Amino acid sequence: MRDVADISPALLAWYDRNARVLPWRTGPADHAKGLRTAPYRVWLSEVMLQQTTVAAVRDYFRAFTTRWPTVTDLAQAEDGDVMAAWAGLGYYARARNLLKCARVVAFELGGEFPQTARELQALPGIGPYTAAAIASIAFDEPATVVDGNVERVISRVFALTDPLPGTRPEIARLAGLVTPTHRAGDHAQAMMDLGATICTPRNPVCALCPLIEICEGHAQGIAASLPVKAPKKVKPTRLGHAYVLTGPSGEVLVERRPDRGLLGGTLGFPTSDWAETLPAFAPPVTADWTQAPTDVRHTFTHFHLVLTVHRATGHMEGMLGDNAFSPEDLPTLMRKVWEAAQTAPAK
DNA sequence: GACCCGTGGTA
DNA sequence: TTACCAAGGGT
Repeated sequence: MRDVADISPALLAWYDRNARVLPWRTGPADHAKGLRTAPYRVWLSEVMLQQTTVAAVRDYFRAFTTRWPTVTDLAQAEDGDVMAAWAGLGYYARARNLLKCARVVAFELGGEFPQTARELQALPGIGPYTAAAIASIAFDEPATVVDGNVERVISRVFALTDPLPGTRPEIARLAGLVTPTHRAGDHAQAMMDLGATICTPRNPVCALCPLIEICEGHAQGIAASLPVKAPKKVKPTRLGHAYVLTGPSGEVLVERRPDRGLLGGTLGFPTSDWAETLPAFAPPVTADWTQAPTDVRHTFTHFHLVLTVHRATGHMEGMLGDNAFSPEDLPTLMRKVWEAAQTAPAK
């Protein structure tokens, strides 16, 4: 390690030439005119990007900002419309907290986001990372962001060989040392761009790295093996039945799941419990049920799921008319169930 | 601190 | 096919 003070200047110089062009980012021309990204757009993009790739977020960000251009517009939206717009992006607690946060900002804070990381973190769905990201990018506060990219870059630059998550406090301390007083927002985005394009988890492209002369991990030849992570648990497999009931004029039986827990607040088809052994076949109504030839397989954060899909035509109270139902509004698991149901034989 | 919470791309 | 991984937050 030469000098910690050399890191940010080298990084910012690289960023000025290599920053990715992203829908939620303003470019150098805008900055020259004194324009910054609206806090609403920074907030929305950062929440969408939590544990989610840029490629997955792009279209959702455009759809949200087109439909709800301001935080007040979003605050006035129907819960179901926001959940439907979020469908497929995953981690649905984010969508519920997004709406909660929008309503606090719009109705209790006069439509303006707080400008400090400390105040931002008090809002729903905004934790330490997102608070620092908004404060630095939108408001130029010299806050330090620590995300997966920063953990990786810092681990490598300082050659930290102790495993995560134990080294988090040390990583945060070093990331803070590296954060500049000026351009903290650009520094944060530069760290993330470096982590996403050069200092990647596998096969980092050290030859193109602006920090190659500074990086202790590279000097020791161990950069690619960092950060060291604690071993993960194996995922169990759960089994269940799913029931797709359609009416004679295209109406569909769907239910909204409770706001807490897995897929909370999303729309879906009735299912059995999901258990280690397949529960009994117990459809919501008696009908001529047929079984799809192929089970639906889906993996969540902490378990695998195999659903046997059944289809029938019939009627039940509360079915959604086909004008009010779109598979696009369903989380991915339920889209898969819908697709599988189309392959079940008619009776 | 441990556990819960989605999804799609990649090797 | 399986396992890993990604701009984390809530409880």
